[in-house]
Amino acid sequence: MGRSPCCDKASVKRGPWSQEEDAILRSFVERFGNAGNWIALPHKAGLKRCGKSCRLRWLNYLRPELRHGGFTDEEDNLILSLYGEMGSKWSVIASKLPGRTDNDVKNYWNTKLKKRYLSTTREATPQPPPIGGGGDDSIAADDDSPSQGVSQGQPAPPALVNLDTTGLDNVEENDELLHKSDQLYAELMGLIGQQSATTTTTGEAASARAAATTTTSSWSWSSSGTSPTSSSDGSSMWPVDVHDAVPLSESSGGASSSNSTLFFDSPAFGGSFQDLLDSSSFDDVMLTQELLYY
DNA sequence: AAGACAATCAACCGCCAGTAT
DNA sequence: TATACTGGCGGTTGATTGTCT
Repeated sequence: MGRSPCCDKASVKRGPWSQEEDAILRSFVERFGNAGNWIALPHKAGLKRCGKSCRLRWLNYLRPELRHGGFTDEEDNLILSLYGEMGSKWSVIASKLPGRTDNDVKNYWNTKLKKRYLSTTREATPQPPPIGGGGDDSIAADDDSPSQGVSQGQPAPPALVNLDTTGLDNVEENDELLHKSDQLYAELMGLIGQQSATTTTTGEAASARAAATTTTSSWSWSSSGTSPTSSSDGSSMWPVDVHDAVPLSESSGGASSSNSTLFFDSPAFGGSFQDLLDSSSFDDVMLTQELLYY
């Protein structure tokens, strides 16, 4: 009977995300997209979270293009106008607002705009008092459906302007991380140089590594000649079979025939992202993720 | 200063549609 | 064609924070 749950609720962590979890998820998704599917992602990334929770966290909070902070008057007007046209189609409305999520818009509506919307609609189309209402002005009791009167009572929204992202709160933090990533990449090149002197690698793999370029917030993948494609949810999808990159504990334990699993299976870097976090500083994790890149 | 209340927003829930098998 | 699985969505909850008394 009923629908089976998407994950075992007894074994997954719930509630607010920690910075460490965010770091793991952000790094993983920036590298691999959703690695095949969101349900499997937490296991591959070493997160004790439901896949749907990971997806939501990424979409609503971690995506780099997101804008946090107050809504502008232009955005207010656009939301009001669109709600009047289509009702609570939050994903559609959010798609018209760069950097905003449906959850953001929905929350903003419920906490701020709903009152303004209702007062506007009442001005445009006076409502009879509620039966036995006694003057209760509860929002929750109000009709939440869009009113045709709004389009008439609400002025046409001005053109959406000045929505650039230069004012993002986390720009400095991002820049710092990007800089750190570049530094780590330089270190990595040195390590690979040392490693290549002591380990056997194919000429092709070595040249691919040498040709690989560092990436930070955006994808660049020169070694394979392909680039990730953008999915509808804004995450990048890995062009190769990285979703086969399973933690060592899940693999057969032997040498992998796939480059994408090579470093998961490596004795030096085996295990999940969480394992790495448990045993390393965050800088080390970032460095290791660069290794996963090749 | 402390408790009550309101506001905010991240996160969860459950349903639905599309896709794969 | 039927079934299972996954992503996406809207509604709702609950913890936290802010404001008022």
